[in-house]
Amino acid sequence: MSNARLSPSSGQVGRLSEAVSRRGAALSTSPCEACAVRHLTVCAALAEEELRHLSDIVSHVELAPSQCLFQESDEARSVYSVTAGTMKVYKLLPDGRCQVTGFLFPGDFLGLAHDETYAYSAEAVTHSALCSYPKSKLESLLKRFPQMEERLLGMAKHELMVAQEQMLLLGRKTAKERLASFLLMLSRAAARRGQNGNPVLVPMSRSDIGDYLGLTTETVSRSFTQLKRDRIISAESGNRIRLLDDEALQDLAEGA
Amino acid sequence: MSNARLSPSSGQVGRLSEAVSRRGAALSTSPCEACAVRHLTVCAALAEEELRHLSDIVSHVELAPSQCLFQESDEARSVYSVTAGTMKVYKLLPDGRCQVTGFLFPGDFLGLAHDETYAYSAEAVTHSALCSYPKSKLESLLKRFPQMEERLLGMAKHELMVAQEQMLLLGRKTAKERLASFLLMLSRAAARRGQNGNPVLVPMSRSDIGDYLGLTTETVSRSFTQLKRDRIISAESGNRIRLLDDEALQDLAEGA
DNA sequence: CGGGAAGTTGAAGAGCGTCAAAAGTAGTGG
DNA sequence: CCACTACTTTTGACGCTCTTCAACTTCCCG
Repeated sequence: MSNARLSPSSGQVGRLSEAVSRRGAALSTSPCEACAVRHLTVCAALAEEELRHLSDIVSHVELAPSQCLFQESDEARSVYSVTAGTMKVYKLLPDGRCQVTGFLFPGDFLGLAHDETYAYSAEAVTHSALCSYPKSKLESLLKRFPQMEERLLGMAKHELMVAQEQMLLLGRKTAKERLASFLLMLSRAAARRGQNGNPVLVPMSRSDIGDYLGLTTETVSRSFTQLKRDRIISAESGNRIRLLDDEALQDLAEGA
Repeated sequence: MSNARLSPSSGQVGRLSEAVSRRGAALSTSPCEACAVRHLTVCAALAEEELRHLSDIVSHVELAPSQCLFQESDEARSVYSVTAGTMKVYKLLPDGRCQVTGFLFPGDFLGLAHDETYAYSAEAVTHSALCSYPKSKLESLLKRFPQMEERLLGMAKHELMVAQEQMLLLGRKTAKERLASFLLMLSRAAARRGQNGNPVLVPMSRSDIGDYLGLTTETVSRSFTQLKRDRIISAESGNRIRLLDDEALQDLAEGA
């Protein structure tokens, strides 16, 4: 009844620009080969030939902050790979209560639906770019290249592990412990992408963080203040957070 | 600090009987062909020849209530398929706080680790039986039979969807809503196995339920009492719960 | 600069947790 | 068959963490 969900700018459910930039696979090197996030994503498993097949079916999507990529129960026509920006995926209860089930960064995969429809909504947190693959065409590629499927299974397993960690967080951790876990997650995700993990950038709002951690914005804010008072973190300019005591933060996050 | 985790009878971490009942695949029909839960599990995707290969590498495990199958951080040597009974998988915080991430029933798969070690512990709730497959051997089978991998990916996707539902429950639902969701889940799981979904059998303790729903045993008990007072459920003999008003239960579970 | 959104802080309240005790249930042995 | 024990479940009283509601401050962006 209170949590921010559809931001005021919503309603504009759609694409900012859906530039089909790839058509004509006669190039000797496919554009996917040059992809900056290739090593992070499914595409890492692929040989040059397979990449060319992917290039043939990919199109590109850009989203402005708070723009919606798809909504729960939309027909699942495409799967996506984030190449730039930050996305959030979330589920809603009829009365508006919102649970963000994950934040996605470059290299992350999105839209792997089990059924014919998506089981969650996806929205841009910051200005974002994605590769879009028609589900049907990707599925035929998967049949031809089993190691792509293997890679996908590996990613699904990893996501499951992360989801179980998050259940532990939501079911059993205190507000302070949740925020500590969240900051470490952000820091590690940045490091994995080759960015600096220590002054960690927090691109999402307090409300988004609350909806991710099962808390209210006020409690998130208070927990930030507590961590600052405990000299475990400090804020350098708004959403740049310096982790002052990594060990203390980890102990907190693990509930020790 | 309070939640039951390692029951008193624990410490006996091990097998009740690990009968390697299959050796000598010279049988014309493999035992897996006769498996009662085959249609529910990975094996459903397989042809006769492939089943025989599975038969060759399977062994069987039986566990008494509260016996441990494996623990978090154990080396992940095997994956399992539940054939009888009820299992629980859970994660622990150092101080003993416990989050049950799932209950498993016949047909469910277990032990799909992304790393070399399990990310959670698994324990029998009731007397249970499982098929055990050495991870390395199963992986070579997967390479030979891509449709097994496809099936596994399908199961992983489904588990992910369930995990996201559970995050919504843990992050945003009230105690009563959580219990309603839980009872519906049990009822549907029973129906899927061809059992009666209405007087639903609840094989696990209040403490296990609490650890699954992110609540204490006391709150679970009080929520049961409330649902009974509201004439939404009634107890027929201990752990047989009659769902009196399915619609009201669903509305509650969905937060309407 | 100025106005609006996002974030912070405070006070009061609700829901769930904690602690304790009673009631119910199951298993054991005389 | 019943008494005895041990455990699980239920119920009650109280307390604490997080939520709610509200006011205030800070940060942006035009």
